[in-house]
Amino acid sequence: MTNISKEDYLRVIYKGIEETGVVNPTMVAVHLNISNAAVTDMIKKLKREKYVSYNPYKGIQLLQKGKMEAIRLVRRHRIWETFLYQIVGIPWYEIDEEAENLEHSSSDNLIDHLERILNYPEFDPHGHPIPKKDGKIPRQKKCFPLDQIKIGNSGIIQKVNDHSKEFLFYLFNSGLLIRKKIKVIDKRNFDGSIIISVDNKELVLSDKISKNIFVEKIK
Amino acid sequence: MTNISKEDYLRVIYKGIEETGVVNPTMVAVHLNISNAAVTDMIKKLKREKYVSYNPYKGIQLLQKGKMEAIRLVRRHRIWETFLYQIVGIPWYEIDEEAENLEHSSSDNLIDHLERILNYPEFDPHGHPIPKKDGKIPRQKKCFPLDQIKIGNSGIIQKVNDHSKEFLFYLFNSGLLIRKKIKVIDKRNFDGSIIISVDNKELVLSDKISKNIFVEKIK
DNA sequence: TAAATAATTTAAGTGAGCTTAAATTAATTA
DNA sequence: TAATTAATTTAAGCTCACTTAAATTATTTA
Ligand SMILES: [Mn+2]
Ligand SMILES: [Mn+2]
Ligand SMILES: [Mn+2]
Ligand SMILES: [Mn+2]
Repeated sequence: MTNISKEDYLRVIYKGIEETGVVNPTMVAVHLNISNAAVTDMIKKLKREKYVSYNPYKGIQLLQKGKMEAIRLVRRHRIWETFLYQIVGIPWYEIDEEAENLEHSSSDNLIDHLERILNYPEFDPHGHPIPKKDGKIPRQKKCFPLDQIKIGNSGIIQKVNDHSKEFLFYLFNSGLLIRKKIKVIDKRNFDGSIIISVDNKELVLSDKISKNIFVEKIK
Repeated sequence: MTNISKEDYLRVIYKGIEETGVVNPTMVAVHLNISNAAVTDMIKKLKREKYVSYNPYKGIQLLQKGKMEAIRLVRRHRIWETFLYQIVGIPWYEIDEEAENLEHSSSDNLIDHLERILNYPEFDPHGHPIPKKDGKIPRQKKCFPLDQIKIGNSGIIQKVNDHSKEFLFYLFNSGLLIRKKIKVIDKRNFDGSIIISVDNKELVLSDKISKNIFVEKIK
């Protein structure tokens, strides 16, 4: 088991739990774009080495050891994203891709340096919390996927849960950035799409999009 | 052939040629800390794919394609070193280790950004030239290994040719840094050691050390 | 120039991380 | 609850980058 591949599995499991509460082998396979058989194999090893617990059809859990490793990796990932965005000047929709590689190639010491330069940020440019060196996770504002906001209500975008370049590029060009205020104008029940206003412009968003934008409710 | 391992081979070959003029499989094996048999295998592949030419006992040469790749990697390595040193604040004797990993994990685009932030430096903190985006190598001052400088003569340290932490840490603590002026006070023929002065202090350096310090002669 | 030495290659084998195809098992639905 | 569907595992096999041990070949030295 190489470190890189172990770390990738743990990151996917961690983020899966963070986002949907449960993770099964199929989800891991989809995220890593490999076969289910490969995942079965690796889960066995991760289980044998006490990174995870696993019962078929019951989902994968992170054990203490696995959670620590995952959080360390997520910390590296999110600090890199923040650094690339704030200091290096890489666009919002490209930082994830770049951080995906750098996260496996930097010492904890380097990450601590970057964190200091950034003045100990609590959230990355996608609105996700950056674990502290001791593993603590900054408290997040309570927020909801945009598709659950009622017509007429407003909110502030606090987080996006999809890091794909295309998705973020679309948001970027539509002005749907973190901290932006939006209002739900209307909803179409037949296809789940939603009409919102942002910057005095109206936008139609598919449910695929609105499910991945998380807003804090405001009155 | 994975990218990382191919790149490591090409870097070692490139630096070997840069430093000693010729490279044979044994040297590559020593630098990468692997067996000769593994090198034989990989050289075959690199040859088949036109990265290098090779004749047993005659040394390995870089072909156009291999040289380009190697220069691209060396560029990434040296820009990272410079960035880690100047912007991040990692000590001189630790940057090589860190850059060794980062060099394989960053896009050309990211490297270009770092280069811009650094204001297009020509040399890295060890005094080595940083290849430009187009592959051009900045011209270096003519310099000589310290052990070849005659008694009574002075020079300015322009380059070090060993990146090991222990070596650089020793130089660092002795004040033997790039741009420092030194003077050769005496030489001991029986063991090749050399006595120099730097910052009004006298130091005894073994030939192992002085061979790896390159100075520009001054009168 | 023959013997010694050093460099290189060949041979056989390992472990990691994958693959596809087939078999099994659990969950869901009619 | 039986049948269908979906999730998971097993089996067999591949490639890559290594290893060690033995064999070969070139270079150096006596
Ligand atoms: Mn990300
Ligand atoms: Mn992020
Ligand atoms: Mn270096
Ligand atoms: Mn350097």
